[in-house]
Amino acid sequence: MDKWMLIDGNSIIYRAFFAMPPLTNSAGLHTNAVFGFTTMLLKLLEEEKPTHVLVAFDAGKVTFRHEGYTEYKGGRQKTPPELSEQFPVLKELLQSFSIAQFELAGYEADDIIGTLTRMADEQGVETIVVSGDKDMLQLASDQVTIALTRKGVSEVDRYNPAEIQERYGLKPLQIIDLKGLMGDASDNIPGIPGVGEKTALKLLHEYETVEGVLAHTEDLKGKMKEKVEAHKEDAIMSKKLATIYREVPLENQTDELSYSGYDKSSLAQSFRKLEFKSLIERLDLPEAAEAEGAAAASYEIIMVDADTDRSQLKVALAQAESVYIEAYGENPHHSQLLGLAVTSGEHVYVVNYDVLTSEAGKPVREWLADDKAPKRGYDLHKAELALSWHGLAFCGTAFDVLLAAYLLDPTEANQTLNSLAARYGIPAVSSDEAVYGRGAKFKVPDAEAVARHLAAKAGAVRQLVPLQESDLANSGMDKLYYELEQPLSFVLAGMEKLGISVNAETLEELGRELEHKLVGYMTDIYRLAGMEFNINSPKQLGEVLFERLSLPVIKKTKTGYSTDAEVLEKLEPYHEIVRLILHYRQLSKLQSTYVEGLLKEIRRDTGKVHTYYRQTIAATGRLSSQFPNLQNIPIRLEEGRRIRKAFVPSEPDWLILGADYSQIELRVLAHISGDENLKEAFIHDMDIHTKTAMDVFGVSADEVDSNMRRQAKAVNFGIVYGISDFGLSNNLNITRKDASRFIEQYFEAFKGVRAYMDNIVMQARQDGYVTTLLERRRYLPEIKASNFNLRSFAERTAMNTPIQGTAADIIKLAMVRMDEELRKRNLRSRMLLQVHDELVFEVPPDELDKMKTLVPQIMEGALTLDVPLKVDVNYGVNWYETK
DNA sequence: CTCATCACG
DNA sequence: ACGTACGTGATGAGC
Repeated sequence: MDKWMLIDGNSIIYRAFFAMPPLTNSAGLHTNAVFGFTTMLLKLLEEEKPTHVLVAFDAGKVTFRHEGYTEYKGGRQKTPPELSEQFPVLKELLQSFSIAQFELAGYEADDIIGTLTRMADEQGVETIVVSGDKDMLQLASDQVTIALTRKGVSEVDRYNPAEIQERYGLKPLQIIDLKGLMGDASDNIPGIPGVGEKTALKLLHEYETVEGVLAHTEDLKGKMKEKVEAHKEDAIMSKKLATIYREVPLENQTDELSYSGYDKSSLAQSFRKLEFKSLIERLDLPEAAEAEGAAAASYEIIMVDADTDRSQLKVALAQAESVYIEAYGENPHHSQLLGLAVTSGEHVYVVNYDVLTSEAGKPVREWLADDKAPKRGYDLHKAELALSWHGLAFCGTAFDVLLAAYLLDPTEANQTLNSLAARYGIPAVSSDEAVYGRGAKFKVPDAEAVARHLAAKAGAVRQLVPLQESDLANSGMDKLYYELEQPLSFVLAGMEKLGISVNAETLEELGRELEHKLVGYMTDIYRLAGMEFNINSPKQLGEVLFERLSLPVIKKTKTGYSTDAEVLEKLEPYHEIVRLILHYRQLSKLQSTYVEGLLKEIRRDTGKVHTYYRQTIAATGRLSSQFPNLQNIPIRLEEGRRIRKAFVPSEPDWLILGADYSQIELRVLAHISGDENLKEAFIHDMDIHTKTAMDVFGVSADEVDSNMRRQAKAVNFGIVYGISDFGLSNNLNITRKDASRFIEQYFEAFKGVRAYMDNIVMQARQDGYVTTLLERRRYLPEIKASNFNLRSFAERTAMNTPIQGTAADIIKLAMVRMDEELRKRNLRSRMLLQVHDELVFEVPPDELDKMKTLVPQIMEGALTLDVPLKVDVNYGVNWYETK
């Protein structure tokens, strides 16, 4: 037996929107109406078990009802944008449900539904109509039940003719007459003024129809008679407007409604995108491992071993579409190579590590090393490093889906292949956590499970590549990808594998000195506190300072007293212990993070440390550095700066050469804002902070004292970060009013910068993203948030990201060029480190002169701006000396 | 595992 | 009026 379910899409999504509290996913997309709709839908599908389902939508603004009555639905509130944006989302979701949707130009959803219920009546098909609109009751019949949403949206009241009779004392068709008399404010249907539901029902019980009432006006009395007679026309027109049209041309389309249930995994993809976590659970999905097993059936896994036909394997590799190389563990310098999977036509070849390194793996090794053999994979940078530590060469990256995903959305934190595939609607990749476990349970499962997992990943990569290629092209980032990021990843892997020599004795010596001083501070602190406690514990320290010694509380954290350096500096005058704690903190940081931490990272055999640059983390396009982080080695304070003495060349007599961009971010700002004053300053290579001080304080160069320059420097930082008076006042310890004045003065002097700041925020609002000079993108959904905090943050980000990001683009370009030049010129000098605006090299003495010219030449010429780029070069026997 | 703190650009 | 400066990673404490 067939059963139809016909849903009034517009009506339900409206109800859901107003019934549900606001809800957004992490991308800032509003989802509350879709969520409400979905809960209702899941419930009704469960309860009704329909064989045919349709969601009907209104199409366009003008329907046949507007002919003759242009005010129809006039005066309606404009659909809020938070709701409008959910229509396409709902429509896409319905596709995942495999539920049909109709909309027809010139007709409303209720006309489509009305027509289908007529057909249902004719064919005797049991039908349920779902809507929030009482008008629908006119469609009720023996076959057709009307489900109207109650209060919320997931509960419905079902009406058949008997229940309508009971509730209103009317037959279904009389609902039209009811509306004709009482009108409908929400659709701007007038009816007869002064006639509400009560009066209308009374009249209809007596005269049955609008026509009946109008034919008997002489029976009415007083005011009522006057009103009815005066609004005869309105009543007739209102009835007409309320009448659902049941002759929409829909012949032979009922087959399209047939519904045989939804595909759980494709629905889960959609729910994941929308972040409907509770609904995913409700779906009761099969375990990911089962899904992976099921997908494995669509291609044949071939385990490569000694028996594998070698020539066949070579042919397959030559035609490989994608590869997944599993480097197990976070740090690719210490990872375990589990093996790899290669897709080729109908097959996935899985090669485990033992086979890869055996005679049978030779064709695979040759393929990996062949730069003419294109590899499309996931995180090939990591793979390349891991392979190289196992003595295996890797060349020929053609596409990396991780790197592409990063460019397409650099703010997405979860870039695992599992979630990446899910975002593109590619199911059946288990999460690494599900396969390998996490934390204490982290371990490699049996070979078969690994093979299945690697095969699934290689399969997902194959599917992702063409989708991302077109996404990159569509967003204008293909050049950035192919000409910058992808070549850079190869350069980075080279630098990482090379590493930098760190002299352990230097660090150990420094460590002994620190230890001695720390013990001294510790005894003094205990004495002044009158007790022993753990100075490293903010909790214990807070108790000592604010309870035992009763110092004033400056700031609180979520969990208690704040004891950070900013607070301690304010407390210094109150008690001599504070100064000691500040020193203790400073030295203890050096000891634990930089002496002990770095010592642990030195490879005993080579005396080198190997950082891991991550190219897909920072939202602005910068690199980040891990295991150890070599981008935050101390420099600002002399005690810490001494750590740099331990960073030395790896060959006797060689030198460390450092080259850093001078004021790259402000130069970038001068270029992209086009501000004439700022450009002039850089064209004449002025001291930018002094110049800013001159303009902000209205003085001449020789009147700028060190304090004015310091404040101007803070203003310049503020400008780059997306200025606010609060931030600046906080940084300079001045009043907000004074900070405001500085900012105003700055913008008066640099009008182009103000215009840039205003424009970039507007542009972000319009496009939803900002870009760097090389078209790197960052989406800022929160730029439209009504929450002041979120919105302000997005606005500052809109100002900062093009600046910081373009600076990142420039140094990345320089790195790729530099790598090329070193090769081309057969130089032995090596690029070792990047620290955002600085490159560090090790240089043989006979190349020093060449490099002193070449490095700044390449870096300054990386990109031509309206202002010159300037690079300072320094060298010495260690990193400390490059100042 | 999260928080507070602090190192860098 | 709203309450923050932008971007990272490592460490030790304490739940």
